[in-house]
Formats: sequence, structure tokens, C-alpha cells
Amino acid sequence: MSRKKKIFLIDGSALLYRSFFAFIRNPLINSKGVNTSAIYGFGATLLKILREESPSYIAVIFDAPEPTFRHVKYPLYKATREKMPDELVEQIPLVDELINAFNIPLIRRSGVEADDIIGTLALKAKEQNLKTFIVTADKDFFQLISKDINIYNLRAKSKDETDKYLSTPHVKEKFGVLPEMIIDFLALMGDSSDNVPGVKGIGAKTAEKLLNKFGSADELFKKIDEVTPDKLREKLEAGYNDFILSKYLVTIKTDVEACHKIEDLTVKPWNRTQLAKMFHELELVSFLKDIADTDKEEIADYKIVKEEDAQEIVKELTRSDSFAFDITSLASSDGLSILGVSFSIKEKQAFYFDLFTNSKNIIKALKSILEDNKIDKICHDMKNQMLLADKLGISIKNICFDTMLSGFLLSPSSREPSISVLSLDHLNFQKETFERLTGKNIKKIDPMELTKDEISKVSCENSDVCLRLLPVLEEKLKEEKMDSLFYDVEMPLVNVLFMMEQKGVKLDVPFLHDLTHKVGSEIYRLETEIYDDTGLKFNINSPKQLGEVLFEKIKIQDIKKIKKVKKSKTGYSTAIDVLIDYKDIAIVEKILKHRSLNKIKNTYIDTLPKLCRSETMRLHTQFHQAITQTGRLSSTDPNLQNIPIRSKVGSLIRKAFVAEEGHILICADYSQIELRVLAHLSRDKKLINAFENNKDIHTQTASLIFHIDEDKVTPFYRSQAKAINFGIIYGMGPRKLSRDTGISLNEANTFINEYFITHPGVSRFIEEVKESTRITGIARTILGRIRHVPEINSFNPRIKVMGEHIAVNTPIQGSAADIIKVAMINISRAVKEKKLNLLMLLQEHDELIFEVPVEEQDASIELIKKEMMNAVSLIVPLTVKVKSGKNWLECE
DNA sequence: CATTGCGCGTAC
DNA sequence: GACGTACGCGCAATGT
Repeated sequence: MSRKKKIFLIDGSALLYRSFFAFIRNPLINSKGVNTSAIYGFGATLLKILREESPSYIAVIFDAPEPTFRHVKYPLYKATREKMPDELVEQIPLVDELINAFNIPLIRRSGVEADDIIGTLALKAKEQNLKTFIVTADKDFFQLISKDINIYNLRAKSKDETDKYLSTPHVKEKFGVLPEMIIDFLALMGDSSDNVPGVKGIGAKTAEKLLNKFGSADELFKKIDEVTPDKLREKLEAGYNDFILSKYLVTIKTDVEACHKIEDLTVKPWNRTQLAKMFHELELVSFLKDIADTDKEEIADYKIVKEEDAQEIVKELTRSDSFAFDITSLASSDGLSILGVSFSIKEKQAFYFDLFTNSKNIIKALKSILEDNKIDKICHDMKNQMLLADKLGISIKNICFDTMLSGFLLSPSSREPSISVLSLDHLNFQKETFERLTGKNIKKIDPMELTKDEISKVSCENSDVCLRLLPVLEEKLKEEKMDSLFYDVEMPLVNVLFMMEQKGVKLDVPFLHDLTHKVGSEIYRLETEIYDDTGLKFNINSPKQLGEVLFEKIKIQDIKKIKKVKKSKTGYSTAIDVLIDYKDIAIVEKILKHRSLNKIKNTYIDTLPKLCRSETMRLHTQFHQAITQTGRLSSTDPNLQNIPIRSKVGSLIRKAFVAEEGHILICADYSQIELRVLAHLSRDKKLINAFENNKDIHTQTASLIFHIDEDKVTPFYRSQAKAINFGIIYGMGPRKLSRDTGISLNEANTFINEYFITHPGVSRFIEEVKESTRITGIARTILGRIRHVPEINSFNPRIKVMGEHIAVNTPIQGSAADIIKVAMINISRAVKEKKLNLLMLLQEHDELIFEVPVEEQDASIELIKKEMMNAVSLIVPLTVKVKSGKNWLECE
């Protein structure tokens, strides 16, 4: 290969299409529903070129939408092209942004086709003695191929140099003609994709034969009399005008005026931060390692502490004001193993204490520093670290900075961001991980397959990276005005949640066992009845089999004379909103009953006792603080935030959540917190008035939209109004409302309109919040929590609408989440001050559940009410309903 | 045989 | 398609 400097000219539109359609059967869609196929392919190609080819010059050239001289000459030019798919159109701005982040010149000139710009630049490059590579999938470019102008082979599979670029031999092989004949070749045969006519009746094979015989089309038409057979000659004579037109169309111009200079296309360093940000947001995580800047990393000073040095280093740690630490563990199927603990006081330095072997004395020493109230503690996922520490008999004090929570506030789209993701994102440093070392999934790694040095490196890096992240994240939190949210809400909440998890909630296990049997036999009864009725044995729990039985065997749609049958991806939909229309058919009723009982039995009745700690019969859920996009908590193992309440059997589950002997459960819930938040945010007079006067909001809404006196509002109208109130919060459309409430589409439309007429403040708020989200791309809660909403500026109307709903809902749902978090912290603080034995156990989004000795009930209720009502100050009052009982059901 | 995606249903 | 936020079950297809 020559030593000439290289220039890469990228045919943007071709690469765009190729990348998009490469994934057409299996498109890349990220969690926000954004199709990222094209940008993925584009990014992969740019990365490959920049890294493997080290070009000196590069540019991406796009077609502009405006017509060109070819359209003027021949209005049908490219007229057969299909419209670009929406999913591709919406990726164009992202691709532009990507090219920008790579610091690559992007050329898009109106009225000039990309081909002609590329042709012109290629020729200029040739004059400057450069080696040109055109990145394209378009065969038109074969006409430009010469010694120093090649086509970069996007399809190259082998590393073989001859395959990497398409040159003269490739053209000869593919079309049987030399590059200089390509213009004539294409002009003779035509090109259906660009709607170039060509000579009618001449295809590739004939064109090839003719050109090889005559050398060029000029010669061919000069010696037209020599052409045989006669039919062929006649075709050529008849098609001469088309040929001239076609030649004009397929010839790539090489003299576009006022084109870029080659010097303007010099390769510049890419913007790694911007690229990292983009790849994160688009969830193209695999690219992150490609852009990590590893060369500049100085060697870190990490030490495995020897037993004889331990005391000295512990002393040093004791003297520090703050340190980052990491209790490093592996959770595999065989259980949890704590491997060791690392500490970092200074950047690029860390100590690792091995706990795998003899550790008693070490743990004692570590306990003294981790429990030291004077030292600020920094780490990643503090609540989990506290759990691990607890297993070592250590109770961490003075927690001050959690990088996971901080990273999550800055970018809530990354659920529980890992330390390595934050490292890449904010430090541009690719850290070592156990997954990378072993090539295995983290859950499958056996600690024995790792060396002490490897564990030490991962652990020390964890601590070191935490320490280095702190100033960076802190600065960004300040920039985004979330420092108070972080320090005053999220950080203090960690202790509260840890305590709630530790305490757990008492479960009446015998009661549930009894229920298992009762519900089990009912399910069995229904099952046999269903088999008898249908005369078929099938798996009722398989939507596929059930769908076939109902819609193909029994044909329930014929019984009910329903024309339309809803299909899902895999078959018939048997979801409740479909089957509800058939509920007076006995078999369907039994199936629905069976399904709901089965659900409740499997998910709750059978599962909850298994997750109980057997000595205490208490259930310890995990609360997650860095999962939901709105700032709500989530709960897993088990999820105690979706315990049934509505159905009869479901509510029995709540009866199994009980207080200890001599204790009582207290449930305190905010009433209508989201609508109150809406009143606050929208300043809507009707809403404010209702809440200031403690009116029933749904009754008032019913009165306003149905034009009836409040005392005439029936339960039916109230429930309709309630559906509308909820719908407003979620951004509901009339379709869904009519389906939910059973009213007609017209009525639904009328009622929604009526709502907005009577609530102009709400109407204005929705428009304002959409507008501001469009501009900033960010939705915000009252405490300043942010959520990125790129969807709102999508080209795809469906995704855009979704973005608008997110923009409206997030400030409402998220502010409510903010409020209850503050309440939890304040209650916890007050309980400590008043020295009450009030235990906070669960959070249910707008409700808190406590356990307290009976004698402290009254004092507790007073405290809870006060702290919840005063958590924040809105322009409407917050009201709290408190109930107590021996079990959760009694509290409702 | 383990993992993953889907359909469905539970909560606020 | 069509109303926001979660988690988790069983089934069935897919990957090792």
C-alpha cells in the first residue's frame, strides 16, 4: 500500500440507508422506543475508518432535499424512490450530531447532489496526490475509480487488503467493463433506482458485450451499422435520445463550483465527552469502550495491604477527613461472598484489605474507621454497602456521597448506573470489571476464578473512581441545580430506606398457607370445569393455547357476533379488556376467574412466605432509589408496592401483613397528592378552590363538566369525573377515556373539552410545560429533579405524543415523589428526637406504613400527620388520612 | 439447560 | 397505536 495521505469521502445518504436497512428485520430500538439502527451503523463505520485507516482528511456529504440540475433536465429523476421511513428521518438530526461530535466536516448543499460534491473533491484530492476512498454503496461511483480513487468496501469481511477497497479489477469482475466505460454502461442499461431510463431493451449483459466490442458508446453509435442482429440495432437507434439523457444523468460532475478545499477536511480530534454523552443517551453502550481515552491514564498506585502493615494504614485512614471505600463482593447462585474492602484517600491511590482468608482482626480495625463519625464516607450504592457492612457486623456512619445516586440524578435514564458506566461517562476512564476479566456474566462468576491481584485492582479502582467522581459529579449537580435535592433529600433518604429494609414487615405465614390451600382448590375446581365445558385439555395459562381454544375452537366471537378479534404479535389477544366483552359466556367468566386467582396465588400467596426470614417471620423488601424516571422509589424481592387491594381475594393478602404482639400498624396516605401538585403547578383557580375548601375533587369535577349541582352528582358521574381527573394527569386522549368509562367517543371528547374550558389554568399549564420541555428537552419537579425527554422533539408523531405525556406527567408524579421523600426524612428525624418506637416499614408512593407499640399510637399519629402535611409548602394544603389496625387490611 | 422477550396483571 | 410509573409471573422461543 502506498504511503500517500488518505482522504475519505463518505456518501452520507447511502451510508444512512445501508445502516438502517441492515437491521430492518431486527431493528435496534432503545428503551425509549427510539430506532437507533442507522446511527449505530453510521457510528460503527466512522469509528472503523478513523481507527483502522487513519485518514488525513475526511468528510461526510449528504444530499439536500432541494431539486438539482438533473431534476430540471428530467423531472422524473429519482421519481420512483420510496419515501424515507419515519424511523430513518428522525435519526438524521442524531446522525448530524454524531458527525459533529466526531469533529468531521458535514457537507450538505442545497441544489447539489452529494455525488457531484464527492466527485469534485475526489478530483481535487487526486491533484494533490492523495489517495481517495469513497464510502458508498452506489455503483455510480465506479465511474470515478482510478489508480488513486477507490471505493471503500463496506461489505469487506476479511482483512485481506485486496478485498478492502474496490478498484479496477472489482469493477471488471462485477460488470465486465472497465471503470471508464461505466458511464456508458449505466446509460445504456439504465438504472431503475434513480429512474434513469437507459436504452429500452438493453440490459447489463448486452451493454457489457457492446462496450467491450466497440470500446465506448461513442464508437458504438458511430459504427451503428455494424451492430447485429437487426433487432438490437433497431433498439439502439430508437433509444438514442434516452441514452443521451441517461448519460447526462449518470455522469458525476467533477467541477462543482465553490466546493470545499481539501484543507478544510483535515481530521481533527473527536469530542469524546459529547460522543460519550450521545452513546449513553442513545443506549449504544458498546461504543463507549471505543471512545475511552485510555492512553493518558497514569499508573495508579494500588496496594494490597499486608498483615504487618495493616495497623499503620488503618491509622492513616483514621486521620483522614474523608475517604472513598468499596466493600467488594460477588453474588452468585451459590450465595454472596465478600472478597475484600478497599479505601482511597487520594486520587490514583488505594489500599485493598483482603477478607477472603483470615480477617477477624482486619474487620475489627475496619469497623473502627467505617463507624467513625468524624470521617465523611464516599461510595457507590451506599445502601448496598451498608447491607454488606452489616454482614461483617459493621454499621457505617456519616455517609456523605453516593456516586450512584448522584449519577442517577444527573441522568435518570441510566437505571442504577454502575461505577464503570459513571467512570466512562464522567471521567472518560474505562475501568476494570469482573465481567471483563472473566468474560462472564457477573452473576456467574465464581470468586475462586479470580486472583487476589485482580480483585484488588477492581476494588481499588472502585474506590479510586468514586473519589475522583465526587468533585465532578458535585459540580454537575450544582450546574443542574440539584445539589440541594441530592444532599437534603436523596442522601438522607439512604439511611431511612436502609432502616426500613432492615426492620421488614411481619407476615402471618400460617394464614397464607391456609389461603394457599383454599385458593388452590378453587383453582383446581375451575380448571376441571373449564376442561369439562370445552371438552379440551389445554394450558389455561398459555395465552397462545387459550387464544386458539377461544377464537378457533369455540369461536366466541361468533357467539357474541363480534367482528373484530384483536391480535397480538404472537396470536390472539386474550387480555382482560378483550375478554371483558365476552364475560357473560360462562367459560370466559371461569377463565378470567381462574386467571386472576392464579395470578394472586403465584405472585403473592405462595411467594411471600418463601421470602420471609424464618426466625422472625418478617419480610424484607428492597427499595430502589435509582430506578424510576420520575423519582419514585421502586421495590423488589418482593415488590411490596403492588400488593392487591381492589379484588376480594386480593385484599386478603393485605390481611397477612400484621403488627407484632402489642403493636399496631399505622397507614398514612396523602389524599389526592397528584391533583394537589397539579393545582400547585397550574395555579388553576377551580382546583385551588376545591382543595382550599377541602371539597371532594371528583364531585366538583363532575359538577363542572356535566353541568350539574354538586349535591346532584351521583356515584356514577363522580366515577366518570374521577377517570377524567386521572386521565388529565397522564395526558389521556378521548379514545382511552371512552373505552375505560364506556361512554361514546363523542361524549368523551365533549367531557375533555369541557374539562379544559372549566379549568383554563390546567389547560395553560399543559401547554406551557410541553413548550418548555420542547425547548430544554428536560422536565423538572418542584425540587428540581430532572428527566431528559428527547422523545418530545421526535419526528415520529407517536413518539412525540409519548414525549408530551412524559413532559406533563413527570412534574406531577415526580413532585409527589419528592414530597413523600421529604416527609419520610422528616418523620425519621422527628422520631429520633422524640425517642418514639415508631418504625417506618413501607412506602407505597403516596402512603407510608408504620408499626408502633400500641401505647405510642396517638403520639405517633400526631407526629406522622404533622410531618407529612408540612413536608413542603404548596399553594394548596396537603391533607393526610391516617388509619390504624392489627393488619394492613384494617387500615384501609 | 439457561436466558430472553412477550403477554398479562397487580399497584399507585 | 391510543394514559403516566413500576415489578414479576408463566409460557415459548432462542441461545449455549
